[in-house]
Amino acid sequence: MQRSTTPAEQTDPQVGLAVSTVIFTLRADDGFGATDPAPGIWLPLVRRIREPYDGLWALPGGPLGAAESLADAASSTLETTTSLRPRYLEQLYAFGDLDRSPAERVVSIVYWALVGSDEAKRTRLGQNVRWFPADALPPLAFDHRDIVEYALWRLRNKLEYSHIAHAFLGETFTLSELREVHEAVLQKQLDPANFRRQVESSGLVLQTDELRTGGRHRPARLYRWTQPVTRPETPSPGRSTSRRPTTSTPTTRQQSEEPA
Amino acid sequence: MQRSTTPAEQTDPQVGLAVSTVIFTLRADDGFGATDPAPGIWLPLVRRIREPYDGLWALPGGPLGAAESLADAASSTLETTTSLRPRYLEQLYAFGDLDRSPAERVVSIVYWALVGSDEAKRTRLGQNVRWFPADALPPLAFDHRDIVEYALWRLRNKLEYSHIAHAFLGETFTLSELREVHEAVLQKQLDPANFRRQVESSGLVLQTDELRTGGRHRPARLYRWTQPVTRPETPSPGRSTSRRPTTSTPTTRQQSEEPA
DNA sequence: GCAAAAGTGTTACTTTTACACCCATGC
DNA sequence: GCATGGGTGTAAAAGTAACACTTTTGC
Repeated sequence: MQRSTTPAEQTDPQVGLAVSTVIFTLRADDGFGATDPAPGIWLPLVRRIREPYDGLWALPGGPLGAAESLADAASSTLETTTSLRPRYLEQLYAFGDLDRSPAERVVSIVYWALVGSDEAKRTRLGQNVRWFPADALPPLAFDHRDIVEYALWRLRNKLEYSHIAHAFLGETFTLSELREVHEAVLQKQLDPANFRRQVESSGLVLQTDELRTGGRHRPARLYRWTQPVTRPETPSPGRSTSRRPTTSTPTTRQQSEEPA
Repeated sequence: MQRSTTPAEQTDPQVGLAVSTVIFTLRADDGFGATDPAPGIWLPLVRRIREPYDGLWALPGGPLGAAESLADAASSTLETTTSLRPRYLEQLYAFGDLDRSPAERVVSIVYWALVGSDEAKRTRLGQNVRWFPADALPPLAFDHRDIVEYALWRLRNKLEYSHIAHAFLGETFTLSELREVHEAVLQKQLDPANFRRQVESSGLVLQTDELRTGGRHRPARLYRWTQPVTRPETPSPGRSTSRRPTTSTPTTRQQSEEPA
């Protein structure tokens, strides 16, 4: 007897279907107003107000509406939580272990998103929503801790061969600013000279004829992306199969985005 | 107002949840008994016997049972269809566009799997199941054509930095056999000398002290994998972040497994 | 002038790629 | 012997990494 992906008889009312989103931004403060020289990754969490895990923090999310696409559900979660629009949005993984929620069976399709640093700072959050630094998370409900770790891994990975840093920067930016983003995400120092050469030869950025003055040092040239920021909602073979353009990081290598 | 991944109220009976699987194997024949020197990728499809898309071919799959994990559902689909056990199984993507199935709303969580070449050849398939070469598929139902393309892309990608070729080979194998797998999947010739060096320096294979004789040429040394074959059902950061061991392919590079 | 970041140059080292050439077996 | 892959050697090319050095600003 064969099974085939047939629409009608697939619904099993026993299994809940939710969409959650891991939302990242970059912040240069410590959360108490003091400006930290090295920015870090932050993400918003929602405090649960019912069982199970009442009182614990969790990823923003909710049931999938019958009339919304998966990405729309992720976006709307994001907007409801942070009043922000994602600058980047991509599906992360579908988590569906039997025991991830006590008593009920829930499959969560999780997305990850990036929002602009400047916009994120201006936003007012609701009573039960707060930003946390990714390296100092409180105890999380369900398997959300693992999900965040996986999303972080994917972010670090993706940074190296795409222009998602776009999401953290304005239309134009200096190479130092771009390098700072990379250093914050990868959590390590990068050689400015080599970073510059790799970015310039990647073909992903373009020189402008403007300069950014203001520091007590030589003005820096502004660059812009050659491509608009992408939101890959439907998977496609992606980048070219030939030589990788190496967006950025001099020291690490590209990796899979799936479990080993 | 915030939403949080809460189990109870997530279920929306309007949305169906299915699990489908793209199953790959490697075959060296043309489907009519003639032995082709260059093996190719084949996959089993199921003929639909109801609307929509009645009569068209589709990926094996079915509704997710309340008591089975996602990977179990994929495995069981696979076994039902081919009577085979997967040697490798990994989640591919959750497809959930509003219009992927006429009239109904179905979210399909798709897995991809590899089965051994030798086992696949011996298997009897049901009446409405047939193997097709990946480069000569019939018209497929739903968005299954896109799904297969994406799975193929992921397979090619993953081959380059993992030991999934394991799934197509026996416990021991010659480097030529391994190279043939790579050539079949990547659809291009590889330099035997360079391939050998890269595989040997990857640390993923180990020399044995056995030789394979039989050809009219010098006997080839047999190798074995250093690690057992993996089935990453729960995502985890995966491989080391430092220097990539480069399993195999001399010419191409590692890429993301997600849309660009 | 001095500090600091912007930007260029140089060199050593590693990896990739192409291809020449020897080795061991079956016929 | 000779054809056929198995296996080693080698060198050019390309990419990576470390770091010295020059440039241009603010103060």
